Amino acid sequence: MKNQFVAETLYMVADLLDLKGDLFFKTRAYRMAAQTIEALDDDIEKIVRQGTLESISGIGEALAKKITELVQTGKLEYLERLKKEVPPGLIDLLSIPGLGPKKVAALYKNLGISTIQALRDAAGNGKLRSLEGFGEITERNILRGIQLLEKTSGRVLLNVAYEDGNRYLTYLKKNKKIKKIDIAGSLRRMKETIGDIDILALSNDPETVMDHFVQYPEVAEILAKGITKSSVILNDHLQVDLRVVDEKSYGAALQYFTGSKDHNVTLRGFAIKKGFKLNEYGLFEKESEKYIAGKTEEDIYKRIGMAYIEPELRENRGEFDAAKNHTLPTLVTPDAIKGDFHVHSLWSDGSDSIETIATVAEKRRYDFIGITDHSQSLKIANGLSEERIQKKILEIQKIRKKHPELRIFCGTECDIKTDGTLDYSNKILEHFDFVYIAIHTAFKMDKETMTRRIIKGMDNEQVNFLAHPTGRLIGKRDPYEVDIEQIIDAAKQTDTRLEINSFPDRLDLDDVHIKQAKDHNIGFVLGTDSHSINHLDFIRFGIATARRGWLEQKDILNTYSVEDIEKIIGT
DNA sequence: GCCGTTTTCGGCCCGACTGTTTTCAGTCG
Repeated sequence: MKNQFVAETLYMVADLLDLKGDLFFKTRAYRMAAQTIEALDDDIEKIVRQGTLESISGIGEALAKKITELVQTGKLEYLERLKKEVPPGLIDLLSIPGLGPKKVAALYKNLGISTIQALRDAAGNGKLRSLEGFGEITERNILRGIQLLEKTSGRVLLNVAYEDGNRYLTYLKKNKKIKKIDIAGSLRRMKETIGDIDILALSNDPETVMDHFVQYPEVAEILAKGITKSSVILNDHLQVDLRVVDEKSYGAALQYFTGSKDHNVTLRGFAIKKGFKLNEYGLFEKESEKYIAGKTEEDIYKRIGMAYIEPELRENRGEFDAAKNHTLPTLVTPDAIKGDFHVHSLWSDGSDSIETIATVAEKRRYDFIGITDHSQSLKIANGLSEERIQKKILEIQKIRKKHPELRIFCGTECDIKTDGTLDYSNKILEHFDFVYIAIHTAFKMDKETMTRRIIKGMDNEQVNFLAHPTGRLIGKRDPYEVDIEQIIDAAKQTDTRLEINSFPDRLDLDDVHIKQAKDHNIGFVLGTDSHSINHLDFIRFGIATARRGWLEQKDILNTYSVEDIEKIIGT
């Protein structure tokens, strides 16, 4: 699959054209095409071979020619030419908050600045203020922007933003002038990483609300403060935007600020076709500007002629077709989850006893909990020897008597060794209620070998689930090279369920692969991979990722009754 | 650069805020 490569190349072309000062709509066409290709289920190489590129909306003759060249030769003459005209360092400057293509072009043209270092020096020495459109404040903002960029890589994990956002919300709710308040943006859509937090409030006294907003104790800096919109930076460098609107517009604003941008552009297109105009204030008749809807999101989708689309689905990945055909999934909800399959205890590298885990699981009103310690060869994680497995089973039998309402499964997270054999013999595996298999070593294999290794593991009849199927650690480690299509096929053939690992830096499988697997009728399990009882809450992020992958209750084993689970895992 | 049930040319989403200006361009979402 070269889809990502093609998309990144097109994004780069768009950036360079921007810097050259080319037509805005032209660069947008490149970005939209890149986005489309990024979200494509099909292999771009296949589409090129079939010659059907131009049937994709947003790709015309010129782009089809360039994409074909790129796929067939791995290069793009047009990009090479652009690179000679525009120093590539300028693209880095675009990532500084407050700097767009026009300002960057002006910096380069007039002062020859093409690197962040040169810009920092010039701004520090007060050399920018001589330029038209630049002043002292701009210099300060640029210096601050560079600092910010270096402190954060720009995005934080979902759980960090989730906690920050909800803490802020609790603080804001104390203000009596706020009638209604919601988190919007990518946090509402529960994306795996979050760039900034968007909050929307309903109030007739926005100025008081804004005062309250910027006085939040965790605010490090106020970026902007207006009547309807303010932005701050928190101590942990995350940016938070607050918008205040009135009742008539609340639903329209919530829809608008929830995004994704791609979803909204498409939705607006549908509105226009129906003779409407859609913005953050409401849905209006195009000619007369008469207000049609805006109080709730439901009203807006309904008046545009489609079913309500849940925030997690708003990525322009087929949700509009489904909404029009009435085939949107009924997404799994948190209250349907009856337990957690993937928890580590003191027996390996967890920090709590099985007794403690069981007590907390009961408090969470779980029907079951799966204790899955590591297997013997994973010495670093205190993996269990055969002898210790027997002792652990005895302990679980005792604890079960104290918790008759909770089904405590004794599982294992068994390593797949480099040759695809498992870390325990089948005779030992039989002792467990269920078996997870996982890769924890030799990540750097080539794709074919790694895929074969995992599939060999899945072929073992004792195996029930594949843990964190791609092994990625968001922001820290790329997924290992693996052919997901083949893994999905093998899951189907061997009746192995794929895990949605709910630990925030894993979220593995991810939303895109989940949907791909769901289309092949693969079953899933949710596991938090908890190493402490504090991690059990992470199930929330697994559920959100499942929802982003279009999963319904029936797709996820955690929603089944204990009796049905036992039948399926064969215990 | 794309697209077309008003169009093969002329649109293409659009409003808020900031900073630098004296009415607006640039950036952002």
